[in-house]
Amino acid sequence: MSASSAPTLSITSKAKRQRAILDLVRGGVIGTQEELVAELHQRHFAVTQATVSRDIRELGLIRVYHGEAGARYVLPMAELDAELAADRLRNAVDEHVQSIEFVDLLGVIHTNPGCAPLVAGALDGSRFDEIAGTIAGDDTVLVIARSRPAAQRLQRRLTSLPDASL
Amino acid sequence: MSASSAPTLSITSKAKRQRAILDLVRGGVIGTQEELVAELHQRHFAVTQATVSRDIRELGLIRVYHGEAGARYVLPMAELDAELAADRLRNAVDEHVQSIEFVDLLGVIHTNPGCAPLVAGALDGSRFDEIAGTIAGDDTVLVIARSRPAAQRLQRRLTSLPDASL
DNA sequence: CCGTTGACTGCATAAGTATGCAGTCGACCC
DNA sequence: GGGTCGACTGCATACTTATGCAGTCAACGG
Repeated sequence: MSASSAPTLSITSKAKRQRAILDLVRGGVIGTQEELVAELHQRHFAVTQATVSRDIRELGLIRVYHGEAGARYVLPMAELDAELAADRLRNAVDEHVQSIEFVDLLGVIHTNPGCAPLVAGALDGSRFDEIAGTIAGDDTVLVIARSRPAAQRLQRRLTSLPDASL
Repeated sequence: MSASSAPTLSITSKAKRQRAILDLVRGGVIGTQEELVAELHQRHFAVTQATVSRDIRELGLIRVYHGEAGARYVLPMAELDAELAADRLRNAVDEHVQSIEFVDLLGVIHTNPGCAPLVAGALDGSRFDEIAGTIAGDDTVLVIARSRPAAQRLQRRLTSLPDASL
């Protein structure tokens, strides 16, 4: 009886709605859940504040004070952080890496002279589960993977970075 | 008439209270403002939820959901980030920097061989207002300051880092 | 000394968010 | 078909946070 528009179309309604919420929040203009409800209605999602509250919790969104403007919902630090770190890594690999080669658990990355610490820093910052640690010389970074499968995943991930992730 | 313990002692009461709040929040066990009020009472700060609300806004604290545990207040990303960056910079300067010299707007930092990119990265990460940009060679980082006063501040800040900031 | 000002706070309450409960719906099983 | 289960949602309301207003106090100037 609450049914007015969602019922038959609602197969993946929740996922779509949450994607819409993320988009709206990225826009940086959402200050309250009621505002979000209003925006969602404009986009033909029939929801109430209660549902939005649950979505926001599931998405891990947080509310921060942005100076004069009052409260705004934003993406969680973890996500922003990850995006930044990924950018940095992509850049570093793009600009300074000559080659990547894996020998068992060890990855050997050749860089331009003097750039190894930079690349290693970018790797560290990306906090790959697969990586136990890195050591940077002058133009070589040694990456120690946690296991063979990890090493393989890592190799795939690193060598496909420049194209795939942008 | 609200006066019970704070009045005469309250000269810098606000600052102390806010420091206490930061400490408590760092502990990671504060879920609501009322909890914070209770903890503060234990530490002999006589405050109400209203004041704590204002403090929290001033301190830029945010509330996040931490899985099962429900909501928790945490330090803002900016602060955590700044702490991390400062650590990194201190480390980098400590470990790899030979000398720092300023010539007008230009800072010339000599590092151990190959470490210049690392140091430059740490500087970039610290987002000093004074710095327009950095260029890293192999064992030298060039820092371009935004103005003469900026250059002076920067010099003071960098040369006093190892001792002062820890 | 007295009035003015600005910082700080509590009280009461408005504003905003979370949640117990019940209803709907599709999937699955008997 | 009817029963059960789990995911999802709205409603009403509890819970939590923000804020308008007024009071207190220290600092300052006349």
